Amino acid sequence: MSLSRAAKKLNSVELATPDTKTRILDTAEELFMEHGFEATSLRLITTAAGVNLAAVNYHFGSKEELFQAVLTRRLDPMNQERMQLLGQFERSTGPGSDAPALTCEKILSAMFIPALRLARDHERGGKNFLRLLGRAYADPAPFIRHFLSLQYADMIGRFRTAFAHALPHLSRDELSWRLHFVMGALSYTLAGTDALRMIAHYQPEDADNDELLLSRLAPFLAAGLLAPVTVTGEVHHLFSEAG
Amino acid sequence: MSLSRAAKKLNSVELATPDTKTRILDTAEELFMEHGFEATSLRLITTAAGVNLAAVNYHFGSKEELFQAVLTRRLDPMNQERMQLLGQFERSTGPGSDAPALTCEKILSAMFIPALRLARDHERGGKNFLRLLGRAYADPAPFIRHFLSLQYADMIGRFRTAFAHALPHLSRDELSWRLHFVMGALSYTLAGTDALRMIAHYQPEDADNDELLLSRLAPFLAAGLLAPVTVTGEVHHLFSEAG
DNA sequence: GATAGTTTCAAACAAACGTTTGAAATAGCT
DNA sequence: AGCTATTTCAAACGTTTGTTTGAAACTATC
Repeated sequence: MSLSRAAKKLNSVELATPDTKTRILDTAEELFMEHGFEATSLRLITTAAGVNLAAVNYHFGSKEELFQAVLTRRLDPMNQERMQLLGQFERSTGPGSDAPALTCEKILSAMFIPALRLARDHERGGKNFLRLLGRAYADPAPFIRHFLSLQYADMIGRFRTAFAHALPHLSRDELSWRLHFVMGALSYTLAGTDALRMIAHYQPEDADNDELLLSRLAPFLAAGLLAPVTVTGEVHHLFSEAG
Repeated sequence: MSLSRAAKKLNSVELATPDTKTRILDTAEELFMEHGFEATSLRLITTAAGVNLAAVNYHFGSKEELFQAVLTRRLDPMNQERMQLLGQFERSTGPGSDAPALTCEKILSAMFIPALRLARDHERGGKNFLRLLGRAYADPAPFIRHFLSLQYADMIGRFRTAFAHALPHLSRDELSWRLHFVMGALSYTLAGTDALRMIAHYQPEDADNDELLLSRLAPFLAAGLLAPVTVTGEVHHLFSEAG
């Protein structure tokens, strides 16, 4: 990108049609969220964005690279903000202590608050993106799984050790499982499929309030993380009772 | 289907090539699980099943109807077993009492045990199907969402009232949310994407043991359901603290 | 063994897909 | 203005998609 081009971009902060590249990103974000990756064609995206079909391959290379660009644009800053916030919390508790001993709720909120900020910021995509992200977690496409595991590796690693300090009574395996459940409930909630709305009978007007959502999710997950460890094989008696 | 055809079906219980229809169902179940609905072509299914391409449209009508048939075959009996088991638990606690007062763990196990039985029964599809089910929950396709909400309406309704009795301190809305989180963690865990395996670093050999999985999930979710209700707006101080 | 009903098969259908092409248009710089 | 690089565009590329077709093969009943 040349110098004068960047200058023009600075001038068009208001009421100007965005860049072709960002117009594609915005439209793709919305349509991928609505129909998923496979079911969203490039023709649908480019038509809705008002750009030429070939523009996607020119600016991004391929459909898969476009999808990754859509994710990276929001995910990268959000995960960085998560790690920064976690470090800030750790520093504020004990300046010189070895074990900062953050509470579970505090660590969870370090994960949630950046997601909340993103959901509130309608200029930066809003909650559409969080839904897209929840969908991406469950997508079987290998390139998506590979991309996500790379994007999340650092962040999850940082939070793993934080949770390990906060939950010393949990074994390594037990903690892995519970983190798995946490990520599951979180991404599933963020995805917010219509099917579940009907199943749980929950009100759509509540779903718009993402802060309310996470304020209900955080204590639920914290209680689960703090639950006493169950001895393996404890379900057997339930089986025999059931016949 | 004629009479002698049913007789032949009875004779071929062992070491005989299954019906064309069931061969399609088995292969489709496996491939839909692996690649998702959109990314799995009918040619891939029919080639792997060793049947003609047109057989799908002949026996099922369309690709969508095939997908619904794959789901119904396992889902219908499983949900029926769930409701039956819940009724059995309710009857065994208090014969004449108005409020049976089942524990959360007991109600949750009424949901999990039929799923566990299905996962163990390798002849009836095994855990491949549970993964497919977890995927279907997150699929954006309208016909899938509509189908699932219809399939689950009765079962969820029954369990809603059971949980409402077990958790009288929760408001209607609060219970809706927590059930939403429960379904999220459950389906997400069952889906078992590779991305999450890398994120949580959890061992694949554990994932094969579905009983172990659900024995860890049940106390986690029960603790979350029993968690005290948080006052709305409690996250605000976290926000201000974060800057 | 002929007849009627069911199932299989190879072939083709129209439509939609992601991607490529080469020329036309625009923008940046001397 | 003139030259160069970047971006846009309509058109076509070759595949692949789900579905349909009509004849062939098979099965059951008379």
